[in-house]
Amino acid sequence: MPPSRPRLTLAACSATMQYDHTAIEGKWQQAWRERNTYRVDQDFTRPKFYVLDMFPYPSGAGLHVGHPLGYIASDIVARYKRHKGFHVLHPMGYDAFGLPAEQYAIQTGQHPATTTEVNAARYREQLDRIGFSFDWDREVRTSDPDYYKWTQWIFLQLFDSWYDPRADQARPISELIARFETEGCRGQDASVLTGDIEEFVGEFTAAEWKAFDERTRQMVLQHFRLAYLSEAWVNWCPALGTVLANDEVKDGVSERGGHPVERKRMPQWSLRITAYAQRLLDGLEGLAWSESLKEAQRNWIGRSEGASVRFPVGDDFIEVFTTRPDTLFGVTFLTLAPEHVLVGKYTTDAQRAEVEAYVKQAKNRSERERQAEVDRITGVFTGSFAKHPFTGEDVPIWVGDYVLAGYGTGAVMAVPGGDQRDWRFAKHFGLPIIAVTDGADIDKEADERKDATICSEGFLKGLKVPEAIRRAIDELEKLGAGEGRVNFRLRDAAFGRQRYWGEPIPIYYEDDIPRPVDVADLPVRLPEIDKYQPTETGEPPLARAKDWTYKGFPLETTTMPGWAGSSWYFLRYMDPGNTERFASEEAVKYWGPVDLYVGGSEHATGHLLYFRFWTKFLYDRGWLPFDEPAKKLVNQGMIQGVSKKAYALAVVSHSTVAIDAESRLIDTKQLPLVLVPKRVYDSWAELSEADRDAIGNVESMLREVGLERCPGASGYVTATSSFEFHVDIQLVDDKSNELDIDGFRASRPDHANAILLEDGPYVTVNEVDKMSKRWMNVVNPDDIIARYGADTLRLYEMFLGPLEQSKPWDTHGIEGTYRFLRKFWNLFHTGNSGVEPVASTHRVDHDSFLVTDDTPTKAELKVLHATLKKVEEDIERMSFNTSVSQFMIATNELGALKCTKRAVLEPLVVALAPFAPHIAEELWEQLGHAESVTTAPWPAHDPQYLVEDSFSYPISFNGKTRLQLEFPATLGKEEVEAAVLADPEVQKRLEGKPPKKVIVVPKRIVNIVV
RNA sequence: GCCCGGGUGGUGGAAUGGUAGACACGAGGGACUUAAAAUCCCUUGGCCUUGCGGCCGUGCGGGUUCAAGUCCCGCCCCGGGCACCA
Repeated sequence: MPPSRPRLTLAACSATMQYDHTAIEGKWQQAWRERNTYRVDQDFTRPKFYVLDMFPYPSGAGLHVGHPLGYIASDIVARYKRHKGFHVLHPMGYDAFGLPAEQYAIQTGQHPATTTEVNAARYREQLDRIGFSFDWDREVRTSDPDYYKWTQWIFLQLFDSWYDPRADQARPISELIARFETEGCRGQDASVLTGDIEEFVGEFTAAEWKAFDERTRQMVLQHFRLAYLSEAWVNWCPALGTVLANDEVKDGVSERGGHPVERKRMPQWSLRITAYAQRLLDGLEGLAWSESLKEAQRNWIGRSEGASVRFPVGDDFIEVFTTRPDTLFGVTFLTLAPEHVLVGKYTTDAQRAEVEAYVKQAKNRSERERQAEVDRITGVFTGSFAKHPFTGEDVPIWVGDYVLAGYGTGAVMAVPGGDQRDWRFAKHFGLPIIAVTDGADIDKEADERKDATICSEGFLKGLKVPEAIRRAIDELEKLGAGEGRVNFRLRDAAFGRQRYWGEPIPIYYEDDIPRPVDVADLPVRLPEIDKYQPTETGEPPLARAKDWTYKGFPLETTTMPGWAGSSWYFLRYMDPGNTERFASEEAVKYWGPVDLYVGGSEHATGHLLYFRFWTKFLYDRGWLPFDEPAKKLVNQGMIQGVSKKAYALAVVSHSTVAIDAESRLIDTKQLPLVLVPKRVYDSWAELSEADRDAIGNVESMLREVGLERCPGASGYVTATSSFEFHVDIQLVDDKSNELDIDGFRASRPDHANAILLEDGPYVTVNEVDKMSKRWMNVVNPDDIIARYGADTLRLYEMFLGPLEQSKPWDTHGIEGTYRFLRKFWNLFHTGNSGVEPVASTHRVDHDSFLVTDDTPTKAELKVLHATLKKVEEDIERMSFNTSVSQFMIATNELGALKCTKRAVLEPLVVALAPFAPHIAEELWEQLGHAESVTTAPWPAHDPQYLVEDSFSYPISFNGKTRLQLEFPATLGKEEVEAAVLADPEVQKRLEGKPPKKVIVVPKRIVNIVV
């Protein structure tokens, strides 16, 4: 069967036809490129399957073996689905905006786009070498203006939308304006989510709305827009002129440079994700995502039911949220967050100095610190009192930093008898504590039980908690002092960054009123600037741009956060070249939503929440026909690194006397590093005499070394303890763990004089850590591929264990999968199989290639079909490690059967193709096919070949297996029982006594109870 | 503290309530070879036994069942997420 197109040749193929991964993989990667094997067309008629990977940020470090794990799994599914006849979309791109490129730009002046380009090219090279079936024509990069044009467009859609509580969906802002013009703003509409705190906009009539000036109208609308500008609390660092993220602040100073940081309220762009809280929660129900991930999102959204209660203060009131309105009669004080807007208003003159001082210091503690230091109870009395809505009694108003400004209303009604935090605050400041529940021991702690009976005086006394909650809410509503309410922990997302390397926000300011850039003028391109740092006046880098204006008005200078572009990229892959729309209606309708999404669990509450939020929003506004982006999601586990640890003496030097020079301390850094065995490190407290002597010897030797370096000083050197440290895995022999001492000395200047406590090889100790540069345990896939090939790498990553589980990378084990591929190859070749060509052989052009058209035996067909069945089932449940095992079993068994038959081997090539595409293509071609193996239909297993004639029953006594008896598979329960009991060996074990009971599970087991 | 995962040989791991340890690594022994590489074969959970065989064994303690790694109850340990959330 001659191929229909010229065949590429395998230059490195020798006559004996050994498995040569380098030649095969090079040949096929080139062929795939040239033949566009993985191009996905716009045929919208076939059944589709969309397999998506979380795209990477192209960092300068390149890929390590942990990165491609998920990509390999998804690639197997993509290829498998293609064999199954699906039209498969399996794209890849880059999350190209990000901090590292910007930091690098600040240091070197190199444009982040250049760095990104270089890094992406390196990623591409590495990815290509692994043999993925990505359609690179569909690559997206978030930093590409043709891409971020649509990110900006979506932002403008958000800006142009509000969340209509009546329709429970996002609507155009024009509809809100129309409503204001006819109905004004009243009741529920007037109380809207502004993200941080429930805020009352204020009611107005239609006539009043019409009388508002433009500025006022726009201010009002800001309270409703889904992308809005508002005052928000930020970590402001005046010295750096920038806002810092929570993790960039430590102990009130910036992590970089140690400059003071203060909490400051600044205008910030935010997205009103809180409007979607309930739908984001409800939508989780139908998703095939892992339970732990869904749980993480539920926790993050943090829905709680309760009531809002208003405590009158003079002619105003303080509103609190509580989940326990049943404890209202136990309220003994109110606590406001230090940031609460009413703190100033309710502070009496007598208390003002104290309160202001407290607020100032509390505000400047970062949120993280405030949350970490639970034991530090601080607060101050404002001097004012509120009225209890039920009893009318005075309730003192305190300020305490245990109350968070960003949750609920930023104020709590304190019930020390029922809430432990309130209890501790009350104890600390000597405030009264009222028992609210029967059986509470309020001298010891608050009683937070939710199944108790209320005992505090009032109309709730004697009621069970759930009933008391309902009753309390009824009363509050009757009095107009509050109502039932649902509260969420989720906060609106800050959307502005004081950075250069991100999407410009397409907003300009006309007399300080934010206005959207016309859609026709998108994208707003990132300007060229001279330096990538904030300006001298503390403005973001974009303020450096010349003429950063639109229609003569200043443009917004902050840029979007990293997650903007990744919130919708899955849509762009569907139609990446579209200039009219983010993706065509047909493409979106056909390809969406994603059928399988694979990525790391670290994105559980960041990316994956925004990703769902944007999808729901675009759905609301009619741009998408679905409102969840990914039906199924799988988190791949982390591949950990095995690091090598060494141990050394911690050496201290002292100088005592100086004869003819000034007294000098020998710098311990100048002393050689003394490597000691782990034994010494472990048993430092009780060292053996031999070890102590050895250390003593080294000390005296060190003393001389030290003194040589400090002429005139006489001192002594002592080893006070030992410490552990990581050494580069490159310097350690994989098998023996012996350290390459010379290499170690050459690796760093301060290791140059390293010496050993004991003669002989130095043996390091394994430890499993995260794979990272820091632990010097990074394994590069390029090295693995050079040695074993991409197919081996792919198989091994899958073979390592269940996809979702974290597991350490151990290069040793790879030999097994490499051996498997060679054995598989040898099934098709005479090279090393020991099978000599015979006369009937149908030979295909390579010398050693030997596959016959003989009729396979029953045993051979059984191996084949058992494998096809197992592999298909395993791919469907993403259990790739077990499918690799099955291939190994099949290969071992067919090898033992000396099977060289096409009818058996050919289907196996197709089944293996998703896992090891290069070797499969090569064998497929050698089998005489002109078309790529990727076009072959999936070989279905035929159950008839798996039917067993007989079954070997394990015979157990009281559940313990004692012997095996083989019976025809057709035998029924009773027949098996009879046959078993007739067996002499069984009789012998029964010792003539009749069995109590005999359980026969056909084709499984026989259990005899005696 | 709360919420999710997970604990099985020297190692990675396998096992619809039905023969625990598949497959692979490592280790030991052997064949082929002048040798090496490659390949192939055997052994490999622990203890007892010359052998046949026996006893124990899936973190710990109970329970359900003819039968439990698997189901239920109570603990311990490890990993991850959340956390003054009112």
